[in-house]
Amino acid sequence: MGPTDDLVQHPHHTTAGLLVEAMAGFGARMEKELDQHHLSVQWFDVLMRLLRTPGHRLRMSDLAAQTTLTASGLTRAIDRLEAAGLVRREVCPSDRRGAFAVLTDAGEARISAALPAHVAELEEVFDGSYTPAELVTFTELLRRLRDAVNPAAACASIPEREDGDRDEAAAKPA
Amino acid sequence: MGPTDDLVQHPHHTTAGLLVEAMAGFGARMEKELDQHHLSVQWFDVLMRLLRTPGHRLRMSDLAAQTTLTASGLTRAIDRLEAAGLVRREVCPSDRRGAFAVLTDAGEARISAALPAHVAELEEVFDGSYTPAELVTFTELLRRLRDAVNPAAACASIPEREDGDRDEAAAKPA
DNA sequence: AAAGATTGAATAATCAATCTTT
DNA sequence: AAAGATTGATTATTCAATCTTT
Repeated sequence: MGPTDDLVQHPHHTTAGLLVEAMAGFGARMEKELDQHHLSVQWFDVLMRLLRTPGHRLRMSDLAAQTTLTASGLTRAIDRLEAAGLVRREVCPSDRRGAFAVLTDAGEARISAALPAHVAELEEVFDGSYTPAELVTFTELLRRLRDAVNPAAACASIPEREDGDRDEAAAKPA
Repeated sequence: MGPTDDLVQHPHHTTAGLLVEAMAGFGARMEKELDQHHLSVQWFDVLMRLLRTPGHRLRMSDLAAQTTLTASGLTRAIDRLEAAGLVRREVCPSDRRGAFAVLTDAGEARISAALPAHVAELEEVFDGSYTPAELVTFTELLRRLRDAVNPAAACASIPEREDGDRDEAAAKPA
């Protein structure tokens, strides 16, 4: 026979389902908005992380760790961004195995052009849905969930500095 | 020059980033757990929706509307589920254009076997991160965000009754 | 040998076009 | 003609294997 009713009707399914729906709807909305500036959500994410980093550059492996992509997925994403002229690769001088992804002038121009409308969209969604206090609460609750399911990301936002050249805290908005 | 600092450092980027990270980590955790019962998150989602439906069947178009997949994406997902013997297709007798996806006995057995561990995982994540009151708050805040960014889903969860509370749990298991 | 990055092969998602039924 | 579903072509993602450098 089938499973017991308390398993099928468990209230946590509702929370999980809303998390998926909220994320899907949020992503779709951002995608639609960014499309007007000829950026995908993924491209915006990469360019934004580079923009926030001193020197406008990040190691491929760091970028992969910060995004939802694997190393090979990121390699191909940077391939496309490089082909579009928004990013260029540079060899890491201190460790020649490594490669930097560096924001080009065109890349900075593109992300800069998209940013005002993107922030306006974020304000419309978040400020339209929540009071300031609720938004603080929501952010805190999200952080706790993130820490529970993705401890690596939680650690990554408090990086230990190794080279004076790099500052991963600036690259990690959360 | 680059964009103004208040756009780059806007706190909403943090909330948006946490939403993405929380969702990614949550999905990865569910995927890892379900894998032990030979189910992907997507398969679990489809089978769960069929399990919760009277007759254990849904129209292809309804299933597509409830998931994040397009019509063609759902067709191919059902192809794979059918090849695995967990779902079968049936022609809709009243409208022969339509097709039902129907849960097979093997499909019900598979989802039933996976459900206890899946619910346990949900409890570990949610109850481990939140007090009962916080979980209620989090669910309510998620619902508001979902309604703001995905009004169609909000409507879809009120299938045929207009009274009473929306039955999210029935419509959106994972 | 191990780390960082890339490449080849396989899988899955989408859009646009097509087919059947209404 | 329009609705429901499927198919072909394209694009993107992953795993496993490879190459270079440490």
